Amino acid sequence: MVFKQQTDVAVLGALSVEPMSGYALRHAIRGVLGHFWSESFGQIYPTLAQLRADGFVERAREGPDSKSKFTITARGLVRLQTRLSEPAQSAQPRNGTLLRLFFGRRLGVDGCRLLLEDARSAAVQQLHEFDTIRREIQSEGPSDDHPFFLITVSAGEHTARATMSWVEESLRELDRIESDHDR
Amino acid sequence: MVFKQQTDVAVLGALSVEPMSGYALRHAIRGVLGHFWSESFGQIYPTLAQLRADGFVERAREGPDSKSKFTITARGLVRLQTRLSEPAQSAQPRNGTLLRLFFGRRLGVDGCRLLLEDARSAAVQQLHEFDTIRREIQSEGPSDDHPFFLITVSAGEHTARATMSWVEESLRELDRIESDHDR
DNA sequence: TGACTCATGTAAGGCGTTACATGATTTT
DNA sequence: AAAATCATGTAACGCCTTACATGAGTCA
Repeated sequence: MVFKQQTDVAVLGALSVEPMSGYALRHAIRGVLGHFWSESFGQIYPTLAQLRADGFVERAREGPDSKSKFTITARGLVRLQTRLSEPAQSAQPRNGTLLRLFFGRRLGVDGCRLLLEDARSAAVQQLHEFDTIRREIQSEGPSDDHPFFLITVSAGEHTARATMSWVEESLRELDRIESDHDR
Repeated sequence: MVFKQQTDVAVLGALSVEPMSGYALRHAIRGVLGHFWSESFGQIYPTLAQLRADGFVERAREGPDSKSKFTITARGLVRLQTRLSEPAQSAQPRNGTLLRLFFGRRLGVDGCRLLLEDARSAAVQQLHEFDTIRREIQSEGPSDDHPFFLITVSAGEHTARATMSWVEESLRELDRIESDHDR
């Protein structure tokens, strides 16, 4: 069995930007990485424990706001760089919308229209979220991390806009299918 | 625990287009649905057994080329329509490339360039595959299923082209990051 | 005080892949 | 006859989410 897990990359990466608690880690991942990555508590806490045992992460103590934060160690930074350099793994695709449209003849044209309209709403919603994230990033002071964050936001925006134009094109195609059927 | 599995939809759907063996089922899913769906033998065979027990599928016997094919039953077609009408579920996103670019500051600009160039190659490769699939679909006779197949192919094409323009934009952005760093 | 958020974990179990075993059929 | 492909299945195991348990701090 090949070791594919990449939760450690997400965790080490987030902690390389800023020390935080496991709870905040999940919040951060849901928020900014949410459109291309996901983690749950059931993954985060065991991973943090392992990273701590390996000396890649430690609990912060000092300072006035020393309430339970995890900090990446020097060895952790090296480890992160190593892991980032390994080939990228992506999840097997599983797009329920396209699966349904593929068998659209059985679902029916009206059902397909609903699916497409939902996809359009989701894309519009996403574009708003990207706009918010962009603002948040730019409202923080300048940082060497920000240009890279923005590259991933831009990826989301390109994809969302592609979805929107595909939806319009496909809705027109559905009209054509329906009128062909009437003839 | 919510029942999320959708392998049955893919299997029933494929069999609604044409009866085939479990082996051919996997080949078909890998080929045409490959860019948005995936199934392995370990999923397909138990699902076929279950669908057969439920009377949604049966083994074909008659005919000269009656070599082990599964056929969808009338009840199976009803079941398929029901399942297609349920809300679409998609996998949690897990894009290893974007994860790495997000932490690009730690990976380094050159590593990011490699990732982007890989993404571009993959997109070009995909566009070729979509072209092949399109031809295959159109070379078969006319069918009520084909317009829906082509809608999903078009989705892949839009996404791939979006990826390509995002890559170009981001490579330019990396140049900018590097020259900022030099100053 | 009661509700809400923050915080850390664990247990159960579904989902899905990989690897293996087995044999028939087809091709070279 | 050997090699490749077609075909069906199972076992083991990793990954990941959901749900639960527990408690501290904050705020109305």
